[in-house]
Amino acid sequence: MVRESIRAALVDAVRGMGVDGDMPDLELGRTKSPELGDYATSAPQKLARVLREAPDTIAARLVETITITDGAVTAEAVRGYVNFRLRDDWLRDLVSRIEPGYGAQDIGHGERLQVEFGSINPTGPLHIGHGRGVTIGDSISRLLEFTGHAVEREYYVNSDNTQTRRFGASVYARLHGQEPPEGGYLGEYVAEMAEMARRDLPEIEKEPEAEAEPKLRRYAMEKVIEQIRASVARLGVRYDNWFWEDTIWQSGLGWKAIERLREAGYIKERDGALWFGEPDEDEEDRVVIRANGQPTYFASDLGYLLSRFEERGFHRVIEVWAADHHGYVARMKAAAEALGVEPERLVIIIHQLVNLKEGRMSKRAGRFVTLDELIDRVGSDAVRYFYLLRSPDTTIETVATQQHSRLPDKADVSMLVQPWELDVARQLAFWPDVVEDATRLREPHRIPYYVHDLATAVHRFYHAGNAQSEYRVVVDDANLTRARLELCRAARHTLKTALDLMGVSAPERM
RNA sequence: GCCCCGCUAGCUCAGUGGAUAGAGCAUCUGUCUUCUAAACAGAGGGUCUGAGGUUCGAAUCCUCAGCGGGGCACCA
Repeated sequence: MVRESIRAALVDAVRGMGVDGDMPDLELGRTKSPELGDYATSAPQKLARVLREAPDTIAARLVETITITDGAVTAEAVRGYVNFRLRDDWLRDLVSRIEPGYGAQDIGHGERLQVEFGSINPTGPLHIGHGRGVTIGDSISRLLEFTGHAVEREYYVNSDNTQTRRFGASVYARLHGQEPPEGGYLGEYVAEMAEMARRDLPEIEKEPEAEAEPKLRRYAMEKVIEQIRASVARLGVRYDNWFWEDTIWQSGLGWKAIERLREAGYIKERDGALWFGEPDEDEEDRVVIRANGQPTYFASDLGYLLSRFEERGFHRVIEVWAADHHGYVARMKAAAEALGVEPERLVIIIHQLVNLKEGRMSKRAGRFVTLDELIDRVGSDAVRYFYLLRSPDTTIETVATQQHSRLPDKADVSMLVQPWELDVARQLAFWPDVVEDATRLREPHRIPYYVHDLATAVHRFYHAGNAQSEYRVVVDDANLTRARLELCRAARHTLKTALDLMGVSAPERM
């Protein structure tokens, strides 16, 4: 990758100037504006103190000595910077080398990791806030797969807690035409659940609440999970595994985790309950087993950590949470560490909430816009783009999709000399950088921004023929036409790859 | 009260301590007899919330303040 070879050459050149031990962090980034070239480093300014020389002098010396192995760039000293410009013939060569999947790179070396996202309580349909986490989790998964990781996508089904019990009780109440209990669920879908249960579970109405409620709860949760599975499928999201919370207790992992923590001194008994916390510190303790003997969700999470890091042996687990859970991050990290899992192996990504203008959504109060309604209204591609951009911008989506469908298919040599043609190639050269940065920083929003840049360059190239017909893609000169088609081909592959990573489709025809 | 996240153009948001802070939308001006208008070319629009500090250099790092969102349960 170009950026890497420039960086390596830069480090060599700096070493050659006698800087060895305390080498400052040599920053290598994109230039502010195209006149300055493509990549730039402020290394001369950083080295000024160490070398006791003026930045301009250092820049000039660096340009003298630096050697880029594959000759991709030329170097120039400008006002304390060294600027690198991608050479035109290197860009032309790149265009002919681009194949489907261009930009893939091995960052993960096959690392086995799990991405857990979504994992919404199975007590109602997904709303537009959930869609964001699902989309981000899915796109991060796609990015990680693209960069050499072995990814498993998991949905953790919180099946066994106060919320789901209230949900079950609400369905029971509806079945018998009663008001939902205190803190119960009010949405219309609860009535639909009750109707379906009446049909699918014979005799359920005659059973006493103590027997009927658990059955109804399970039945309703499974129905909800079916709906969730269908909703996320519309966004092109699939899970490899749906992990039910209650299996943690059936398999004994929950108690195994608690036992291990008890031996290490992290479990204390107080007020009839079991608490987790630092051995000699009571302040931050959290309940694991309630005084009534029921485990909390936190206890399940302890067993869930063992399930993933030990039983299933994931090297790393990435979880995507909405901001309203961020207070739980520290506790989960502490729990992982206490169980003997290095905290770095548990990566938690927090995304901000999606709020309605009318105020916060509430599943319990039935005040929300469902994800399905949103998809119905604008379509899956726009929804995904919307989330990944963090702002609605359907025009860009339309631009990207449509442009791709229009690009021709044939390919051949290179006679690409116009600046707008080389600018397309230039954007293509940056693509591997974007993939790397998005992966390492876990910032999928970099992909749609890149798509926009590439689409803009392609548009400019495509529309150059608007003003002067000799700049059209298809011209009398067959060789030139083929060269321009080659550029289209490279752009199409790259655009397709980028859109795939976002989970946005790029139809061959509009 | 304590803790997290944010505050950048009218709006929604990009912006790994480096050069003149960017994009989309909105506004305004041009461009459809052509493989090309769901588009392109261009214009206007900024006290990067405020005040200090660190630095050769700060939208970016530190401190304080303000505003907004979220969190501090034997809820998840």
